[in-house]
Amino acid sequence: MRIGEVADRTGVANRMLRYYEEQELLTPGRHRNGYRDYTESDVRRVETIRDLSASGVPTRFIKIVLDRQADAGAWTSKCDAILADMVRCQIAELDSKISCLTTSREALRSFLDEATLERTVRASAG
Amino acid sequence: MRIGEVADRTGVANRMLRYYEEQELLTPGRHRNGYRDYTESDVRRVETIRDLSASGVPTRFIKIVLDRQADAGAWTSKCDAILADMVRCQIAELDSKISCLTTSREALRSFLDEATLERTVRASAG
DNA sequence: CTTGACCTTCACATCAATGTCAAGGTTTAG
DNA sequence: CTAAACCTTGACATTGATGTGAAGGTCAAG
Repeated sequence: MRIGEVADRTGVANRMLRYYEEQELLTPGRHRNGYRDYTESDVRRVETIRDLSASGVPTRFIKIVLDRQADAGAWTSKCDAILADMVRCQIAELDSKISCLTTSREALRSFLDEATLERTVRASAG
Repeated sequence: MRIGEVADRTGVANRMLRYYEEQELLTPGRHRNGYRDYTESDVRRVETIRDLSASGVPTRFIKIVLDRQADAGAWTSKCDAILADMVRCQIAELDSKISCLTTSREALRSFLDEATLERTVRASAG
């Protein structure tokens, strides 16, 4: 499929799809006329990139993970441990981010609830 | 406490602490000599900012969240509805962010699991 | 054949988050 | 008194992720 449809389906701007390609996170095929040609698998990949990127994971790192995913068999013993540690570290960071966001969310939520209650009370009292 | 200690304790660069202050996310006191003076509560605030920021939450938004947390009682009747909508909107954004992070976490997790399995198999086979 | 909606590349602009450096004040230790 | 290690403000540079626009190719519909 062409770039426009991918952009529509993933919510990732046209421009960014080219950018990700430039960063070698993505390698869509080409039609004879030069248009990029994305597969369903590409779309899934874009969604992953979109999410990781929005989570503050740097594209360099995304690339590494995605590359490893491609040839899951090609771990060279030497780098295995290092990469695994990196991933574990990122997961830990994500965990801490999630809990932080959740806390913030809860704070806003309870704030909103209190405020709504406040207004309700005021409304029924006035 | 002075800025250097805050930087050491939070891992947030000196420069960024000033930046956050400039963006009104933080308002440390001042010593007589002009040095910034941070409280323990400031440190906790910095940690929140650090995590939210690392999660890709823009500082503008962080400011709003933090502000709301601060003056939970200060709703003026006129703005109630508007403010409530804003907060609801922000909660929605946090929600989407959280699910995004969770998805990313799962992706990394399963990647790591597969890789580990792979190595285990290879190890016991070789 | 023309028009409009796509697509291409290339380049420049912007914005937020940072690094870095200069010039100078303060405090503490020797 | 001086040197080292802090701190201050201010300015400028960089980097990554984006927007935007120009100049032009492709294709389908009328």
